[in-house]
Amino acid sequence: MEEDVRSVWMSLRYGLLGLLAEGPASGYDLARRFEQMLGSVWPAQQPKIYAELNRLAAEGLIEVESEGPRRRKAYRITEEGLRAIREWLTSGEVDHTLRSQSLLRSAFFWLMEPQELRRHLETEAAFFAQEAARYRGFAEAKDRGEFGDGPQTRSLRIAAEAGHRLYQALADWAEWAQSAAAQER
Amino acid sequence: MEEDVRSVWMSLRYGLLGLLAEGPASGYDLARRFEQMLGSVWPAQQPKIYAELNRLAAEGLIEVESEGPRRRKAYRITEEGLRAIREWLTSGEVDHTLRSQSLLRSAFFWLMEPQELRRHLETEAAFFAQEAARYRGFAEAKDRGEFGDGPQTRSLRIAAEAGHRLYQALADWAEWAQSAAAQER
DNA sequence: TTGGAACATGTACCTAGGTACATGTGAAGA
DNA sequence: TCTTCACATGTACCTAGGTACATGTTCCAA
Repeated sequence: MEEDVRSVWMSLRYGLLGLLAEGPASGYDLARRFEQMLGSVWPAQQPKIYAELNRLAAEGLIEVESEGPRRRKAYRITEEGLRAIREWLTSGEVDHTLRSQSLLRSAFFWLMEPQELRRHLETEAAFFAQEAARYRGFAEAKDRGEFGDGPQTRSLRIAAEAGHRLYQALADWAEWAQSAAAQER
Repeated sequence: MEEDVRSVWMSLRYGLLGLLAEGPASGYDLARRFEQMLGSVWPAQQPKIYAELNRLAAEGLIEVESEGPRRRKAYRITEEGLRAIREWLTSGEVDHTLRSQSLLRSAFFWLMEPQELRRHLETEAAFFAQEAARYRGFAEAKDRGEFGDGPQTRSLRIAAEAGHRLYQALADWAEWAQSAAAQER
């Protein structure tokens, strides 16, 4: 009975397990849900999702629930799978690694021409504002009761709040940076 | 003269190039500066830094400036290297991919026991607040004039503001999430 | 009836970054 | 003098994720 000592991360794996904890779904479903819900904090490619599902099934953390048209296979999480994600959520160390090329670039703004920088910051501000709006939209829809009131939607509401605040902060920053950079002239 | 069509990203490469644009430095210096300045938005391991420096030198984007004691090699950016990073900064598409395991986890909070969740959010809030303080500290030191007033420090000031706002937003969110989750009872 | 779009699942290969470990050097203090 | 620590540079291997491409299916609308 050797323990599978795969370390801390493996977020794609636990992302899929978490989504499947809500109910059965196919790889295709999961790819879309991942993209919509988690896309901007955790990108996942379709091919990788299918591969991981097969691995999870082989390990008994999920199982095929039904087979539908077009070779569709829906998976269901097993007891063992539920244990695994709960274990990850509670005892797993949080990996705080964050990568933002946007912020990395900001350390090198001094290498850019003023008008290029202005253009860049405008584009960035627009992008961040758009993402912020997307999450705010979800949060408001939830608050209007559009998605019912299960525990899952309440979690999603909390996640959406994070997305909203995060991107709003970045949008505000990009605005602020424009005036900060303008004073350099 | 074949163009090197390496795509958009390669941030480690441009991070190093950007730091070297400020002045000559050794791999060891760069590893520390990377860690201090950019560590939480772009982690970089020492071995990878040395490897990338060798590659950059082979491509003529940087060159050895001096050799010191203990096998120390300091690199200097070349004209071509400067062109390369400016090109990346202005014409390169920004990769907005962001990965936050913290936020990914938040979509699955409903799977956690209330007291576990409370503990988790407290730890998270503390971590985010600490990072926010770190960046705020740098920003304030710069505003007091502790780092002089070159174009580079002004850029760093802007980057620090981003780090501060980002982590402050996350810290506030973690606080907010605690009360949001508490109402579930 | 036919053609396109969305559904659905993969294989194969590539790249970037992460981790473990090895090795040597010079300075400073016990 | 000896040890320890920070300085300094790497090699080798692993893993996770990214990209390109292949393939078959059902439905719907022109």
